[in-house]
Amino acid sequence: MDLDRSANNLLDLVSLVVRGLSGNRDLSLTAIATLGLLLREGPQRITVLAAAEGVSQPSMTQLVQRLEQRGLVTRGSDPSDGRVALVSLTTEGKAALAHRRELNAERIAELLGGLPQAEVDAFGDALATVLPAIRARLGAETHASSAAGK
Amino acid sequence: MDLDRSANNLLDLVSLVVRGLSGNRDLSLTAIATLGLLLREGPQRITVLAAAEGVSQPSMTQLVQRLEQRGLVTRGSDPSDGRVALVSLTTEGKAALAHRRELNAERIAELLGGLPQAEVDAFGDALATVLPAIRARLGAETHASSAAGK
DNA sequence: GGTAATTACATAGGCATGTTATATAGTTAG
DNA sequence: CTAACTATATAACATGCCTATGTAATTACC
Repeated sequence: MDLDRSANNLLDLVSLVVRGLSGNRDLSLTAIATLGLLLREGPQRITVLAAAEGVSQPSMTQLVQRLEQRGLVTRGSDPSDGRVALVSLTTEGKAALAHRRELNAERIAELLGGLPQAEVDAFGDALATVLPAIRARLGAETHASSAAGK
Repeated sequence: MDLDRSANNLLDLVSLVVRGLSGNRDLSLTAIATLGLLLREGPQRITVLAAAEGVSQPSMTQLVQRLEQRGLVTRGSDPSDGRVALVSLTTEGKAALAHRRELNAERIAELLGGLPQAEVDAFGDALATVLPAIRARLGAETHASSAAGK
């Protein structure tokens, strides 16, 4: 019913967070999310990363190249398929991700400062619920469209 | 305590939403938020818009120029100060914003599809609570830094 | 009341990150 | 062994942001 209002609020929040975290000149949102995925799920091929983050394959190729130059990821090869580039997180990459996340958490804590703890918790819980659902949803869409050739 | 986790979830959600809504090649996130601000609060000067959206003044000048070319906003002058450009929403701008928001709401409804209504409501409520707080926080920071010359 | 500092906005040039179209190398099918 | 497909790379371009700087209007001060 007022899903509409919620959707608009979400969009506006996203916009504010994107700008409000703009100390982030070191790692883009996509870079952070990609490193996070590698941390959560281990080495992945370029195509999988591109689909998971919703960018094109060439964009992901370029992002990985930049991350590789900075020593945050390495590219291995898949013994069973010579075409694939298997991207993995380096120790340095893990450290950079952890550091960046720490800064982001501090910044977000500032932005949420002043809110009652109960509301912060409610927000955190809602995020923890909604995020996996959206990930699953996007994953399903990717599969569907590659299967159906949408 | 696990504000850290929430912060990371928020960041990842933001990233997914940014990419997941990329039917948005017509209006950038900043453009949508700016039009929304004009709708909520009436005509504003460039500087105020830039501060509210967290972009530099030249960026806002350019955004307004693009929006003006597309007929979504007009620029008036302030009778009491010849330097200022007072930006207002046109009828067409209101329509475009409404249309874009409708599409976004549909898309977000899709992404949330499958979640129990209670959780969607909880998320919506949390957003409605958190968003004004963050707006206020960012507004306060802007004032503080311009007053203190940070 | 005229000059200096300030303010609001515009312009210029550059960078990061995204896109589509296309090339190349490895794999699978026949 | 060749054709078709798949995974990644390269090229050319677009968008949106930035910093540095220019210009016109306003305010402050002697």
